[in-house]
Amino acid sequence: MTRLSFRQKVHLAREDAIIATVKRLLAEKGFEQMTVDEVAAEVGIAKASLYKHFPSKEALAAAAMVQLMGLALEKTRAEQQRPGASALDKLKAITRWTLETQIAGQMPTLPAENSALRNALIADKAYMDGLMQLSDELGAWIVQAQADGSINGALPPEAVLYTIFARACDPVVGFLKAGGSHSDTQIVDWVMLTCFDGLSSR
Amino acid sequence: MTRLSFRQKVHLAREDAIIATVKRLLAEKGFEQMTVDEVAAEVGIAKASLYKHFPSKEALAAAAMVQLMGLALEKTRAEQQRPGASALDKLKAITRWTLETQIAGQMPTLPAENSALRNALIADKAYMDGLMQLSDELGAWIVQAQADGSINGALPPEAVLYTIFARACDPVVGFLKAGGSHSDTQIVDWVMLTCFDGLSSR
DNA sequence: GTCTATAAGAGGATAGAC
DNA sequence: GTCTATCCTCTTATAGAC
Repeated sequence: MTRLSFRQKVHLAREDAIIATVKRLLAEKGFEQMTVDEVAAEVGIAKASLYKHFPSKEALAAAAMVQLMGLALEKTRAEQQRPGASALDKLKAITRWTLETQIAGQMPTLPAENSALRNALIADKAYMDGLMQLSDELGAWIVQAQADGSINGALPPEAVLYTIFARACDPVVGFLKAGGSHSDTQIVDWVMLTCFDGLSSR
Repeated sequence: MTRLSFRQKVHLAREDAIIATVKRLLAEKGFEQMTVDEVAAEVGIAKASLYKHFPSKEALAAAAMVQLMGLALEKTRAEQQRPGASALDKLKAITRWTLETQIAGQMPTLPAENSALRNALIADKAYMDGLMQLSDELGAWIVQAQADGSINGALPPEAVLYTIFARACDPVVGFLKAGGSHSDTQIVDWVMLTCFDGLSSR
C-alpha cells in the first residue's frame, strides 16, 4: 500500500468527482450530447483544468465507463459467492442490478453503432478487459442455466448475453417512469418479468 | 384526385428522394450525428436547395418519421383485416415487421429522452396523431389478448405496448448482426422468441 | 429552385500568465 | 494545476446571383 501525499489525495478526489459527474451526464444525455463545458461547470473548475486531468472528451467518458464496468464485475463476484443460488438466480440478480442502476440515473447509455465513444472504448484496454471478463463470467452462468434447463436451450448463449446487456439501455424503463404512476421497484419487476418470462402467458 | 403538373411531380419526387435518404441516415447514425451537408450530398443537391424544401433539420427528420409512422399504420390496417388471426398473432406480426425493418437498416432510432428531435416530434401534429392512432390500435389488441389469456395479464397494457415499441431500437439485433454468423431471419426469430417467450425455459 | 459563398454560433482543445 | 482568453473546426442556416 503506497502512502499518498495530501496533494495526491486531493488530486484523486477531484478526479473521482469529475468521473461521477461524467457518469451522470452520460446517463442523462449520452456521449455526443454531453459537452465538456458542461462537465467543467458542474464540477466547478475551468475547462482547461479538466484537460489537465483527462486528455480528451473520449478519455473522460472512457474513465467513467471503466468505473462502471468495475462495479458490474464487483457485483458479479458477489453473486459468484452466494451459496445456494442457481445460475438463473445469479443472472436475474445481475439483470436486476442493471435495471436498478439505470432507473437511478447512474447507467450511461451503451454506445450506439457508430458512436465516437464506441471507438474510444474499443481502444481502451481496461474497458475491453473488463468487458471480456464480464462476458466470460455471465457466459458460464448462461451455459450452466441452459444445461440445467432453466434458460431456453433454443437460444444461442450470445443472444442471451446480449439480451441481458441490453437491459442497461432498455427504453421501457424510461417510458414507464415518464408516466409517473408507478414506483421504481414496480417498473423493475415488470421489466424483469418481460425479460425472463416474455409477454405471452405461461 | 387533383392533377399535378409535371413540375409538381418532379418536386414531390425530389422530396421523396430526400426523405428516403433521411430515413436511411437516421437509421445509420441518429438525428444528432446526421448532418444536413451529408443529406444534401447524398441526394445530390446543394444544401441551400434542401432548405427550400424543408425549413429546418428537425422538419427534415420529422417528415421521415411521419412517413415511417404511416408505414406502421398501413401495416396495422393490413393486420386488422387478416381473418382468423388472433390478437396475439397480430401483435406478433407487427413486432416482426418492426424487427425486419430495423435489420434492413430502415428504422430510424427512436429519439432518446432529451433529443432535439423528440421535442420537434412532440410539436408535430401529423406525427403525434399517427402515434396515438397506432397506440390505440395496438392497445386494443393487447387488451383483447390479455382477456383471452394469451398475453400475461399481470403486465399493465402500457408496459406491453412499450415493450413492443422498444423492439424498433433493440440493440440485440445489431449485436447479433455484427457477429456475422447468423442470417437476418434467424436473428429476427431469436429476438421474437425472447420478446414473447422470455429467456427462461417454458 | 438551384447554386456559391458566407454568416453565426457551438463545442473541442490549447496558450500562456500565475 | 488553475485560471482567462483564444483558436479552430464543424454545422446549421441564410444572402444573393442566376
